[in-house]
Amino acid sequence: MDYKSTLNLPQTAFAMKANLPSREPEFLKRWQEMDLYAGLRAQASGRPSYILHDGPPYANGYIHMGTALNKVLKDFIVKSRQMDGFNAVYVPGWDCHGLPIEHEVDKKLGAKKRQMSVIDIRKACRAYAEKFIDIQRKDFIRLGVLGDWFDPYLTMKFPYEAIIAQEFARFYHNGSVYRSKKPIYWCNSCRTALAEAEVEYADHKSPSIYVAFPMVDDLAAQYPALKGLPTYLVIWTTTPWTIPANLAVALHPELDYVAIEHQGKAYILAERLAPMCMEAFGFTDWKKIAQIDPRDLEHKKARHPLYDRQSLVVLADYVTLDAGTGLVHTAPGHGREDYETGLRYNLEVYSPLDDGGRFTPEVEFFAGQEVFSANALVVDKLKEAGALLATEKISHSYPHCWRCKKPVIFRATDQWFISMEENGLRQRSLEAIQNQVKWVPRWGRERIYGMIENRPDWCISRQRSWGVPIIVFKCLECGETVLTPEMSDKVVAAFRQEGADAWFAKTPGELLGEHAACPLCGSADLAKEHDILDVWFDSGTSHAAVLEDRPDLTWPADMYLEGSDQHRGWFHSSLLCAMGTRGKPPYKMVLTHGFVVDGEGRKMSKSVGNVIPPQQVIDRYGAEILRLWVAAEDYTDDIRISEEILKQLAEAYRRIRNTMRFMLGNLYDFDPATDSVEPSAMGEMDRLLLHRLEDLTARLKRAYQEFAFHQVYQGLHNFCAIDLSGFYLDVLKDRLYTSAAKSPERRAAQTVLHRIASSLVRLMAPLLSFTAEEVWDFLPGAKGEAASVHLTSFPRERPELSDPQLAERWERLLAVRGAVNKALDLARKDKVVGNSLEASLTLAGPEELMAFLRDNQAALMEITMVSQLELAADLAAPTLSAEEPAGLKVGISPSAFAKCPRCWMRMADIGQNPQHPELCGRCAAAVSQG
RNA sequence: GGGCCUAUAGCUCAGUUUCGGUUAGAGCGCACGCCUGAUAAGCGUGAGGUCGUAAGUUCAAUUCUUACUAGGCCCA
Repeated sequence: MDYKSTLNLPQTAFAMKANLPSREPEFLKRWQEMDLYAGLRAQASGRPSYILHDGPPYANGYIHMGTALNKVLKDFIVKSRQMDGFNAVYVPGWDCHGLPIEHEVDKKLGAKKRQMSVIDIRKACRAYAEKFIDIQRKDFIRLGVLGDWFDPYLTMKFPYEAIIAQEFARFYHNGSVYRSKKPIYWCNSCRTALAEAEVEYADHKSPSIYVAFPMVDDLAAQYPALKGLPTYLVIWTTTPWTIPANLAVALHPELDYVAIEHQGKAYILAERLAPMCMEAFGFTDWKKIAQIDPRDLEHKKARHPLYDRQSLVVLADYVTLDAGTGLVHTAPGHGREDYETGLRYNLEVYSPLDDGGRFTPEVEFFAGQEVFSANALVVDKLKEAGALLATEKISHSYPHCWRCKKPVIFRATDQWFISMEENGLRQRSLEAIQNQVKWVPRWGRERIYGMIENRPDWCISRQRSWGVPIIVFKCLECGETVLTPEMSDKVVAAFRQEGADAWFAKTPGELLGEHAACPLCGSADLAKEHDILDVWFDSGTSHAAVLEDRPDLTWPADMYLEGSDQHRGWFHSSLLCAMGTRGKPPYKMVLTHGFVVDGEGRKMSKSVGNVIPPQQVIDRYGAEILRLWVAAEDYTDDIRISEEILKQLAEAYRRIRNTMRFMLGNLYDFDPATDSVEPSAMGEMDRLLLHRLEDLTARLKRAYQEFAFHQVYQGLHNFCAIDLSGFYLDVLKDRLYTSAAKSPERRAAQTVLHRIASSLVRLMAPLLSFTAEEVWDFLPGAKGEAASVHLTSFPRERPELSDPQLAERWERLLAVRGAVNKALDLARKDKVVGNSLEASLTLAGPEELMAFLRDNQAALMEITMVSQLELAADLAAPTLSAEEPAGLKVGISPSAFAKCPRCWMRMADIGQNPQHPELCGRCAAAVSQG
């Protein structure tokens, strides 16, 4: 007779093969149709909120692994906080303004752009941003990230633009905003400012010159060797035209300098470069007459070689010995570093050029000359003045305009700044970093602290079209910059209605109405400022435009979570924006993740060819595997991804999935409402598993609270692989399959399985969102509780199910099981037995151990899965003498009995039931019960 | 060049972080074997580590210090 049909074998439609790439979209569709996000909000209304404020990705281009990582991580946090009892509202956003988009639109429009109005250009930019928002939104949704996707925040929405302007006005009105000159890239032929990204480097020939600056201050007091000698500082530059704007000479504070005497004059330059320079100058009979400490020269004065004015000696650590003289000609109006140095020494940002790059009339000798053609004139003039020591031509990499390809210059123009000192912005920000924000990992604090501590004032103006304008007016009558609170309110109101386009479409009179008059002189002749705001100001004010503006959110946010580069970016700008206007940081906690790198830890780049796009992972493995990757990796460091890692995760996924499947398969005839068994009526092994589940639940919930998702993953996977698959489920098969279907012992097992499955499915839901939902569909009783697993909570702790004493005792039993397994393996190798049910097991050992084994004989029998178990006084020739538990001897021999065709155990009592002559007593009884 | 950070088995992670102290753990993968009633599944056993390199402190360092190497982010 075929007894297989009398067994309770697992039955389930839960597929072994996940087919994630094709199944996932079905779940996405379901979640959208049931409006899961709205369901979550409704369900959690009234709960304490947890606000993870989304940092807006830039609405340009397609998502990459880094953006995917960031969004999935956020999804883990939002879902786990929600399931832990909070109302975790998640409003995604996009950063929409700015140069990269305008640049792309520029390229598309080409020459057409010149004929277009600012309004039309802005329209094209808006359309461009919209297109990529749609693309990225689809990709983010595909990852299983849950959020308010169809009401996101966009920095280009009218109300948002209005708030940007309003936040600027707040800074303006509290006196933080000022106007000053700063050097920027400038194209003389396009007559326009260029951003860093619009500059291309190409080879360029420049004259290089050595120039002597006579010292005004006498150094003889410190350096007697110089007494009576005219002394010169020797500089080297490749931009002679900037000499007229020279205001300083910079030395490195740590380098060695010398004074060289040649024909009755002394020249100061870096010791290491001196011989080379002497050769360049054609000096032969020179000698070193003094060692110069650069610190002695600081604040001393030299004279400009052409004009009757001073040039200050300063110290700067960017001075190098790569080329030149070790002394750097410094023109604060014509170089980034020169500018910074100028600020430190209070020098004027002098840049006497017009928009065409020609010297202004005030510049003696060169007025009206374009700078590049002025190079030769400057050289001649220096020669004439006797200041030129040498000249040559060099070819080097030099910035060029991306559009006209002509070389560009650094030129100081008027810019708008937010002061770091006015209102104590720097100090208060530093204080907030130290005391009011939790930084995870901890080093985030040092990092942003160092940046805020050292950063210059924030240059917030850009000479561009696609952004929010700096809403100030200039009175054409008295020349003053004007913006009263009434005026800014008017403008902000206009922006709310029609967006920042209003600034470009309307006249000052139309914008300001009754307030359209200069508050100083009363003139109505006002002009609008042309510059727009730095985009970092846009996203930096999201705390006001999103957190403060949306009633479902809170200010400050509980968390900001971005890559570590955002210490310089969004964390930074957001902090300054909030501190400057609210006096408090916009976040309670800042969590940082590393960057995605390849399997060798190298950054991904197209040229290296090691880029793995998220779409490829989704197509090949499914978004679930990508999510599992995010979960498995310790994101505080760099995060590696490779084919090997993905394969491993796919394996781990299968293990978790199959373990869930096995449990579901054994619950096909179980109704938790009516079939459950009380723990008190269960056997020890069942209670052990409940204990371990309790322990796991507590550990995973704690890991979620600490955002340690890799610990959740490891815990989940190890529980499935070790506790369940490798132990409990394997042992349980005999009971589940062969016991009578409704027997208390089988129901007890099912109760435990149900509880485990029901707990695991919730604990995995934030990470394995698709699979958890699929399991939920098959878990008995689940649908009655909630339509989606994401609408449930993490399992509540049940301390009464914890039983540490039991667990400790079972440690010992499991050690015996380990020893038995080793012995069984030895016996298998010797072809004594095949599987464990063919074996008869004999155990011997010290009396204390034997007493313990006697007390637990039934459990031992069950967990070793052998057909017979005998406890003997001693074993003459044990198969194995175990190290653990010490003194245990294990004997394995083939069972002497026949195999029961139903349960496959070798049993002595086969054939005792006349109804079932082939069966063992246990099976005969089970079959009789039906 | 500067600031911040990382470096434990082939892979992903524990541990040592507040006190330095017995044979440094887990899972996966791999090898070998078993099972065929979780079956494009399941079980068992085993082999894998100079704890990036080199010095130093110490009775003792993977754990503390320094330098170096490799890599990452941000600046210059």
